[in-house]
Amino acid sequence: VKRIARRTTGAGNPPSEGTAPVDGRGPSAPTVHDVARAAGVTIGTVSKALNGRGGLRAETRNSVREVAERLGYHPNAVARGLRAQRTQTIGFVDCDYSPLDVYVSPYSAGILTGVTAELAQSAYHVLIYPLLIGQDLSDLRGMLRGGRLDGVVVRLVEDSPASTALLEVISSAGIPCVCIERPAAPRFKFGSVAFDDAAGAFQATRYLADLGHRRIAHLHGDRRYATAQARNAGYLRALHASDLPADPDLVQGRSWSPFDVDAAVQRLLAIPDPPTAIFAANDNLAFRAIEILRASGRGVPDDVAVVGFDDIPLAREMVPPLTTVRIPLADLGRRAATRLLKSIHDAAPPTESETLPVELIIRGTA
Amino acid sequence: VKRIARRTTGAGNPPSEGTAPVDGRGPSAPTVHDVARAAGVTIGTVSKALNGRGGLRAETRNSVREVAERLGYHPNAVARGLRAQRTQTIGFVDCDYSPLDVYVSPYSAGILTGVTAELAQSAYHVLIYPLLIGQDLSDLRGMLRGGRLDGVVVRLVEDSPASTALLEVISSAGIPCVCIERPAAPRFKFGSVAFDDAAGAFQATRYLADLGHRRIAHLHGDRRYATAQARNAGYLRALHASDLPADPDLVQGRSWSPFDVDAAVQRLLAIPDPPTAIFAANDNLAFRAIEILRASGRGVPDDVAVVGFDDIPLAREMVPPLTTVRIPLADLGRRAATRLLKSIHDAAPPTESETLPVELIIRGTA
DNA sequence: GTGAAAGCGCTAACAA
DNA sequence: TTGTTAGCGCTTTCAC
Repeated sequence: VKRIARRTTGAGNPPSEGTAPVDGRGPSAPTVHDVARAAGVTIGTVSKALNGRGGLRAETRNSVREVAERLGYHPNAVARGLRAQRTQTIGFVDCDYSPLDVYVSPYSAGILTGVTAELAQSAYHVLIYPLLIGQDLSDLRGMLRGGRLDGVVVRLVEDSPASTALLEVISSAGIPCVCIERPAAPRFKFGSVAFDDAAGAFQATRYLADLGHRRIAHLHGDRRYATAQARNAGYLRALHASDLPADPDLVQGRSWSPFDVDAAVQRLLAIPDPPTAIFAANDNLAFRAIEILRASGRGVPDDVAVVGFDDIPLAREMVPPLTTVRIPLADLGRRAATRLLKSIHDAAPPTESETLPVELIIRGTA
Repeated sequence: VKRIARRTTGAGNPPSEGTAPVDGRGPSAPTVHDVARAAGVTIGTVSKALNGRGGLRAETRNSVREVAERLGYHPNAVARGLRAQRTQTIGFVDCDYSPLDVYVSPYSAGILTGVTAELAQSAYHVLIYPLLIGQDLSDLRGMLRGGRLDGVVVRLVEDSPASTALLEVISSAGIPCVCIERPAAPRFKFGSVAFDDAAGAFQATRYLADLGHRRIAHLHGDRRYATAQARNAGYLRALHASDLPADPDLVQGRSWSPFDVDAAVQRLLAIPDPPTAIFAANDNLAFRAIEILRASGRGVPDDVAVVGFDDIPLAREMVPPLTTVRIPLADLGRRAATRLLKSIHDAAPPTESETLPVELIIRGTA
């Protein structure tokens, strides 16, 4: 016994509905049923015609397509997502200490640029999920388990229990993931794309040493950040490679706040044998150092050479332009996206890790 | 005649499946059916228990919840979205001339911070859609018609046919929309949240005039941008209000590129009666102007006073810190989100427009 | 080559 | 109070 046709009530629009939006929402969008009815075929045929699966008479296919076009039909992505168990959406989980860091930082911006650029080519979309370090993860867990995301790119700034907990949540949701900046422990089977902080710091410091500087200071960034630690390590390694002693007095600063630079630079200047060069852990720190140096009557690079890290847009706009280390941020984003897409497509975890090289950009401050 | 129970094949996991992810995806997530089976009730009951709709024995409800918890059940957002015709997702369409502007600009960052902060409170998520001016809109149309978004926040930088075309696409998709920066024509029934460029420029210029400056220059931004035009208009209005003549030679520049500032400032300095103050259309332009001024041996603010616009983070980090006009970017984002949420909730178009005040922040350069 | 029907996971209307 | 069922819009077997 067969029940009456399923669609008697019609998902439906009275055949011709006009286009006037009545309330905020307008008439409900045409569905496969509407197209099928108008084309005189069944919904299965509509689907085949529109998705180009074989086995349809060209005539039928064209007529269906024409009708769909005329009706302004667009497939419902949610229904398609439910059916396919794939949503064409990836999440960008951006994890940092303050809400400001999350977006205002050049990292997120650059990475996001790359991610979206790459994804746009594959008709994938990006859902952003800013996450404060220490924030409760249960909302995120719900989101990840909710089937809304095909994969996730996560930007981590430190290796810590909090980071691990986050990765654990992603992992337990069984979603492919690519990490940016910090790699995940191998057991997670997450891919990663990082850049070589230590090598960049090494290059910068080495360059300063090769210029003849014997007293090279380092403006240290926030010690909670892995990048800050790695940049310091690279600096130390370069000192050693250049047969320069590592003087603890030459390492100052412990935050990303430019305002802490003032005291740091004062301390540096107060050393009996003060530095003739400063390698700052990032560009903002470098800018501030230059201002302080100038205010104290010292010229850059003549009295003190300064090198930054990041190469934010402003670096080349300064006078003189800042010598700094360029991070290929957009590339990071692009590669992460590529990797993730491949993983989703192959239904295999991303796994591989890669570290992109950074580049010392020599400009006017050293 | 009733067919056999629908779910014989089981959406199903063999009852106890362990947690080992086999391929990339792990075991499929538990569904209402799994919970129902484990709790010895039917799916309808599970739904009621979990969504707190009335009419269930407390005992049943608790037991279901407990089972759901134990199984690690999380409702599938896609299925829920299909059913409810609501996805708890809004789109952020960010429209600008270059991919860099879209993310790296302080506007997007600040606005996005506000939008996400507000939305997080309502368990809404943000899908970002960067759009280049002039880019083909058919992908966007498909996205908007795809039922994936409950609403959209769009950031426009100019009033142009391209902007109108974009709004038309959104409108025809019948999605509630709130515009940021530029309002939409009333016929769209879109709300808007803008900030008062002209008033900010007026304040800045007026402040300079009140300081006693008679020759006040304006560094004009990219003329395609509505903000650049409005800031110029405010500048002109303030000149008039202060009984100062509007000398065309005092208005220089036509792009946001700091490098164009060099020539602009040179021209300004070459005027027989050169300016003693400069109102720059944004902070980056102001920074560059200050550098050029310094390089030419002129002190800021002693020889030439400078005022910027935007109040980007770096403004207060400079030495001396930049006097500028603060835009409440995060507020813009927050209000837009609030407005949109209300519109979605009430099923009524947002309509109202509001213009947020900006604030002159007096620091060290003027 | 086309139609019929099942079902993705969920909620809500209705029946019991 | 709980169970049953329809159906959101789509794709995909499987018959014919």
